[in-house]
Amino acid sequence: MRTEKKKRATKRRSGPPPTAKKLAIRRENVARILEAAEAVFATRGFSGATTAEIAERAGIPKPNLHYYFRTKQALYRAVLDDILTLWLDATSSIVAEAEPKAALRAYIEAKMAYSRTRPFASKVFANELLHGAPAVKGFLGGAMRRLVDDKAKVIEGWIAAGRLQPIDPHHLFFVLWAATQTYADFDAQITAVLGKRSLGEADFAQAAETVSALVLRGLGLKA
Amino acid sequence: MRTEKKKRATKRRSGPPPTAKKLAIRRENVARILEAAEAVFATRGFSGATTAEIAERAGIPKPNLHYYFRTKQALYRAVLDDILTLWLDATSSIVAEAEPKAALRAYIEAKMAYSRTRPFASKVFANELLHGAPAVKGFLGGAMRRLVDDKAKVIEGWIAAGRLQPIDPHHLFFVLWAATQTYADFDAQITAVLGKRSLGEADFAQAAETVSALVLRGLGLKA
DNA sequence: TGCTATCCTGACCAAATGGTCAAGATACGA
DNA sequence: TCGTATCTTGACCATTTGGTCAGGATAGCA
Repeated sequence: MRTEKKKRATKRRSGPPPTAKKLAIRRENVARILEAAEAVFATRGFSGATTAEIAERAGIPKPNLHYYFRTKQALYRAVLDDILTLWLDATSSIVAEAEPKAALRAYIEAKMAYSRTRPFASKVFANELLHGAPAVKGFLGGAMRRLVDDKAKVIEGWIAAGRLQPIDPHHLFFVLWAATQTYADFDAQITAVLGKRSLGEADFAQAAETVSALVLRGLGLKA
Repeated sequence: MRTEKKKRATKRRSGPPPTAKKLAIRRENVARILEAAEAVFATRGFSGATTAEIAERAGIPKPNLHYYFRTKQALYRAVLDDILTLWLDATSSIVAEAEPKAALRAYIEAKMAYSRTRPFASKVFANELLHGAPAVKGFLGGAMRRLVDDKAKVIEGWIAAGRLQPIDPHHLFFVLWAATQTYADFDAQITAVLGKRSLGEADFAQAAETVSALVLRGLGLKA
């Protein structure tokens, strides 16, 4: 997955380097397509998404989309690629030197903000997991697993130092992911149950507050 | 959604009542189809699922499937119908007379058991929510919303009586749903991160323990 | 002003898939 | 045994859709 970040376009380049304007066109079009694809994959799923709809949303004819991304699969992979990067970056606050309470609160808030600002990304990822993660299994068992093991060690260190109630760090992460991403992935359920049309800033603030309170007190980090 | 539970079959009956054996055949076939459909919808999503695959999994020819369920949509609705019933039943432990700690622990354990024993059901529901809940919006905003409002009142009662730390009861439910269902919906991620092939009883026990500990202590229900 | 590489697009195609149909097979009451 | 309602199924069809192609437009360089 994490390979070949730069050559997600179609044709293998061989001749002279492309000129500035051409590069700009390419970048612009690729960006539009990726954005449209993320939205369509999020709302329709991989199978439900059509390249025609993605192209229309991107404002280009379908064959032009296929010029930049040979297959729907390749486009999907590219969308996932961007999302995985986001995913890895979110854990940055969890480091041994940090103060546990502040670090965990920051993590919860970062994940919640991600649910608010990038709901499509979260949904595409959720959909991928839901269907067995065929395209990201390697990533999950590789880079991601290593990262989580790493962060789990940090948590264990805090516990050993008596700064945190004992808990299984991996399952702690699973709960945190679930509790924060649910506001993006299952917003349809949450809005319906709350009787709202959509979730606003206040709702996300309330959500972050509830999760933080529950988790922090649950870990013995609050009176 | 919740209407017409009995006539999910195709032809509108008009003549004499069907005989015992016919009824048995029908029940048997409908059950097989529903079971196969739940599995296929869970792993492929609505769009990705094909009636051919469902029929094959049910061990019948495709036209026979269409004899019992006219359209893929109708079959999907029937599958969801069963799942929604399950969903509503799970909250039974949350009643005003109950002891908060035991009631919440029972709820968490019930939801976790549901994730373990009916992962396909959970996934179908998750997939439906993920894509905007087109088929269950009515249910969510109706029966389910009323139920949750009801249970939220119970929680608020406990809080008012000083038996629980103050918390937004709706968001508490969102966290509980997310934390328990994640083990069914996103098992691909959890197994990959844990480096296991699949989740066993011990994993679910550990998960339930972690969630319980976190939530109960988070609500001030544990030393 | 040519020449080349990149970009754009209308028209098209093959495969997949939801659903139909008509001709049986089966159960069972009369 | 006969008649009817239900059930079964091979063959078939219309539509959708991922992907192709050939020809044209555009940018940039010599």
